[in-house]
Amino acid sequence: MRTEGRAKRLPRAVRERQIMDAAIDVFSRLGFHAASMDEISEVAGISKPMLYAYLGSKEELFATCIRREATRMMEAIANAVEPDQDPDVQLWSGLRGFFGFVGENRSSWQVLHRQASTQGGPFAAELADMRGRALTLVAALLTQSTKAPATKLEAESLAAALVGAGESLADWWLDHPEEPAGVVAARLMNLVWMGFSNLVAGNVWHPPSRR
Amino acid sequence: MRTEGRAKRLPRAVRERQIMDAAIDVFSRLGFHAASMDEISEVAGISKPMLYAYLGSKEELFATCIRREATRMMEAIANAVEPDQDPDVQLWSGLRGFFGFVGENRSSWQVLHRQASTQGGPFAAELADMRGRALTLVAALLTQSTKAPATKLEAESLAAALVGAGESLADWWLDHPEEPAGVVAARLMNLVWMGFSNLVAGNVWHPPSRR
DNA sequence: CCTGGTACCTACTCGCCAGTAAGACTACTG
DNA sequence: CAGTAGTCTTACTGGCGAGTAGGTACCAGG
Repeated sequence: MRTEGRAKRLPRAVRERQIMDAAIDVFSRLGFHAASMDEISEVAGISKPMLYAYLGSKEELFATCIRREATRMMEAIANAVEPDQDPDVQLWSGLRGFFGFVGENRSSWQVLHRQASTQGGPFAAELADMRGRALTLVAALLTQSTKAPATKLEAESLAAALVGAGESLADWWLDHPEEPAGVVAARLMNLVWMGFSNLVAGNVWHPPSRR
Repeated sequence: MRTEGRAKRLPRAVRERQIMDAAIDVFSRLGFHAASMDEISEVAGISKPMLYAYLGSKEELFATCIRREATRMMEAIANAVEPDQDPDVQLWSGLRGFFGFVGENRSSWQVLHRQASTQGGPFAAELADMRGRALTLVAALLTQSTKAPATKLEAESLAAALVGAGESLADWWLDHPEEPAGVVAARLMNLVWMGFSNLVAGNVWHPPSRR
């Protein structure tokens, strides 16, 4: 909380990282609008003009944070997933990667999920794009694993449901950190994959005949 | 958008409704912080002091909106659900009620889902509480339909996943309004219920043995 | 026609916050 | 040690937006 005067001289790259870490912390706690550049600079242990000198405007800073964290997360997932495997295995490894990342980067997840999607800036586009890629990927996995290809809309919507379930489960997990990542991931995998394969097999649930 | 001077005299109750409709519209588009009382009053077709005279501060106004819409939504679901039926039928009717409401109240859904959860005010509590009730309800349905009661945590997390899937699917639906509510609801029902009952039956998915 | 009450307004204050001007300190380089 | 490039600061401006002071039109009932 820097009460004393001048900060130690550090090379630009290091400062930039510190600033972005601080920014993600503050953004995740307060959201974009409520977060002030003053507070970010304070948490970063630096004065405001440095912020502007290095990272540009508030919007630019936010966008940069989003981009960095989104990239990190996508990489984490991409590293975890095992291509050239059966769809279910791919999905499973992807889920593990996702929950692993979230578990170790709570703040990042907060910013990515709650804050970014809310704002109408250029970041929203960026973020929606990433989520879109995840969606199409999952949708592809789904269609890939069914011979009778249901409509594109159907696959898309199921993918949306799955991704949403993952997000929500991640949020829930934030409040129950005692559960290990693997267990949570397995739970979702079971719920959704069993349901899906069952669906593909033609076992449709239907409401009991109206009385 | 009211360019002329004075608005027609109307009884307080009517004005209050107009104001809240306007507020929900603006909040849903911009979010709590970015929305200004000036804009809300403009959309409502009255001047700012009326706002304060009738609905109090910005936070109070927001909380009131949240409460009203949350109540409407819970009622819509409660009316739709058929108690004293099998768990699956209950879930199904609940889903129909939910998607029906969202389909006819896009803005309300936006505010409830995206905006309210983000802010740290007293409304967040209110909202989280409502979501919590939905969660426990679903969790109860789930445990109710299984003989071998898995851990409480397991039911909770599955409920979280289900609710999240519903929310996300609702968002997806906003972009694909051509699909009828019933179809979307059925899709989710299938995905999640089949998966769940399968899970209960002991059919667990497990990763293929490590090579 | 006055008297009050209720709807409604214009025109402010005041604080917070994004963004900047102008310069001070440090360190390397010749 | 002088020059210059990069780090870092204090101390401002300017605008936006929440909330208010102090009215004006309008409609009762007496």
